Amino acid sequence: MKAKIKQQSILLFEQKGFSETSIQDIVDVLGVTKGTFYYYFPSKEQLLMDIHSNYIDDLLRRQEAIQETEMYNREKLQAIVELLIGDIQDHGPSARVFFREMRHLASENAEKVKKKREQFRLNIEKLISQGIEEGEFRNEMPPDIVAFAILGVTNWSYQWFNPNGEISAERLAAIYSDLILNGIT
Amino acid sequence: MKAKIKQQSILLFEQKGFSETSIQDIVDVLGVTKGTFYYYFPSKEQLLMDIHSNYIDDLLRRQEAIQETEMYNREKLQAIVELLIGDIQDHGPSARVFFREMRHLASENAEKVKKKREQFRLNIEKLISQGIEEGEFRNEMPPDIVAFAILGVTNWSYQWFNPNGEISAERLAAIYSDLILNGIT
Amino acid sequence: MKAKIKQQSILLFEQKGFSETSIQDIVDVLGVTKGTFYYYFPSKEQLLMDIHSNYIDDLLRRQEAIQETEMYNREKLQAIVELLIGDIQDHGPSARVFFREMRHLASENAEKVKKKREQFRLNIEKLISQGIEEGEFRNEMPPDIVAFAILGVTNWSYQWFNPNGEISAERLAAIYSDLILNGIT
Amino acid sequence: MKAKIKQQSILLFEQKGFSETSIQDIVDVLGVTKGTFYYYFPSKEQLLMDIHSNYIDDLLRRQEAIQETEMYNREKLQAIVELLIGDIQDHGPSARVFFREMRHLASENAEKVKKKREQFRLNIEKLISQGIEEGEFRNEMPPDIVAFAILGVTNWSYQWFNPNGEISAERLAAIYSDLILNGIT
DNA sequence: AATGAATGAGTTTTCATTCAT
DNA sequence: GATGAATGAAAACTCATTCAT
Repeated sequence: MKAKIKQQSILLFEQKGFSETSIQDIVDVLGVTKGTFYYYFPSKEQLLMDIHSNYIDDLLRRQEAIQETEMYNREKLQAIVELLIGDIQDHGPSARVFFREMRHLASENAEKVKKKREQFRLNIEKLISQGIEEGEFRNEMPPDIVAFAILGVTNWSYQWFNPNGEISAERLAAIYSDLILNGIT
Repeated sequence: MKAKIKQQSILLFEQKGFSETSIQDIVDVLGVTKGTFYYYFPSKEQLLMDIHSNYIDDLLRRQEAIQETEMYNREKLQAIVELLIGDIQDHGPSARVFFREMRHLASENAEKVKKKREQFRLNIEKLISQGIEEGEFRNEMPPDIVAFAILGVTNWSYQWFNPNGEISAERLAAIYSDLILNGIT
Repeated sequence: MKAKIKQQSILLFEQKGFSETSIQDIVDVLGVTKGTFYYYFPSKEQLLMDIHSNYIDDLLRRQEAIQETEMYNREKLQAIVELLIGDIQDHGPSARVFFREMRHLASENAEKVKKKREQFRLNIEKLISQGIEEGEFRNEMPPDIVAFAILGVTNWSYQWFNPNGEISAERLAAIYSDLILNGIT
Repeated sequence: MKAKIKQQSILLFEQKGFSETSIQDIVDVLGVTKGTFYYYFPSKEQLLMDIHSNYIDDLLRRQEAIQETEMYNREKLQAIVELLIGDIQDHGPSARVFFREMRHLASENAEKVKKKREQFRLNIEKLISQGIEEGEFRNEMPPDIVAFAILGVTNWSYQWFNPNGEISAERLAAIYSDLILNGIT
């Protein structure tokens, strides 16, 4: 039941937004009562925090798996772009909730999530720095800004990209990797 | 008064979000009463619509001014990137409200704004198509996807870029133009 | 309306207790809606604080008026007993709410009220000390304990005394004054 | 377990009040679940009734033991004052719950407790009447009112008296007995 | 003897909006 | 132009109680 609630909430939060989704909305879909919700979650915010934690922890884990492999930096970068774009297909709703609703976490929770989010970004930054050092990438590009650019390109995709549309996630990832690598090489 | 209300609302919506900002919050800052608000605006949503209209209309006007000049496509693209990044400095709060709170417009209003937003994007797309036709840009890049990439890079900046920080808006615009043009050339 | 709400609340709090009286109960009696309640009071607790403040401030004021007169200490004591017993008739409900529901004030408010309540007690204590010094009362009686005894006797009356019953408030006050003065003289 | 629940409940009811203490609060302290509570008690109110019954039955029993001895009425009165003040030390929490939370008993239970409580008071009244008849006490004092005064003085002590403080329960009982006996003799 | 899942009716509080003045 | 009183619908959350296991 706890899992069902989380899953339905993600869908509703994605469609209507966190503030606009009431506990009533959530439990109505599941055919249970508000009491049930509060049996499993101490508050609406804690549910959101659970969703956020799940999402970012999973993403970080997969990013670190990439970083630990033996590949060229440019290949790792490509893999991360694929990871992010591919996620639209697999965890689109979770991701959109993650990007949009972090503001509704209370300060302490927000802080925790923010740190992990920054960790993800810094990992990309490190990759670029290494690429520059090892001569793979142009050295006049500030690594932090390039990292923000990559996140901008990929994260913005969550707002428009339809993985069941004309062009596939793989193709989009390929185009973006090409664009970025061409841009920084 | 109407202008004052709009201006204060933008700041509050930016800080706390549309749903989390009450009419009471707005009028408190101005030292007036709720009645006053409803004398100037028929509803909270109409206020949001006004903010959105102002923002997107202004942006479109300035984009069209660029498009009408006699420049290379790559120069126009650069000018648009500058326009968007420069706006963080000049209209940051408006912009952030625009990106984040569009969801709170009722269907009819949302539609209008969405059309203009798409118009902005299609104008960029057109620019890229022309650049490809005229041999300025690589022809293996789908123009629509490149347009989304440009918007991603620039719009994402609203989330992290501090125009009073170490690096200036002009410098950031230059870096991003370089990155993009290098990527697609 | 604010006054009406306060007055009705006192009656309901007296009958059913603070926790057992809902805002709905209060506004139902007055034929208005919950919104109206919150137009006048920021919270249920603040209403209780208002009631408490009104009551204790008034009592302290009247006590101090007695203390400032030129009378024997024993006469002043008598006057205070009359004040307290007479209050059952005039402000019985307020008084009962005051005695019973202080616990529901949040710490900060509770502190303020507690201080004033102690002031009232200390004023009685002072009176007794003076009476002992001036030879009016027995000196083997600890003034603080006597003060508690007086408050015990009078405050307990709020729990059983019916001013419209067989014996009048004046008569009860006279009996208690006699009892106490005889006890400490 | 039943005894443990009762005992913990008394402490919690004393600290936070009956309404403010949830079944969850009680079982949390004991490390069991709500089901356990309902295995032993049919309702929250019945638990309160148990607490009340225990307390008042015990008190009545001990009062009657005093009444059956061969002593002067004034000595019996003294013994009852000692009984009540001494109880602050031994059963303070039970007593405070008894005084404060009787209101939460449903009508039928409330009636039963009220009767016993009145019995206790009437026993004191009878003692005073006998004392007057036998010439021990002044005859201008109405026995019922004197009984209320005694209860006022002693019961009020539950609100301020700390048996581990400077003055002992025995000493307080002695002072109060002196005060009362002097007052009515 | 005890648990864990679920309920349903209730609680305080919020807030966009209306409207007579 | 602006106010102040009032509304009504909904929000998040609480909790005594039930019951199958």
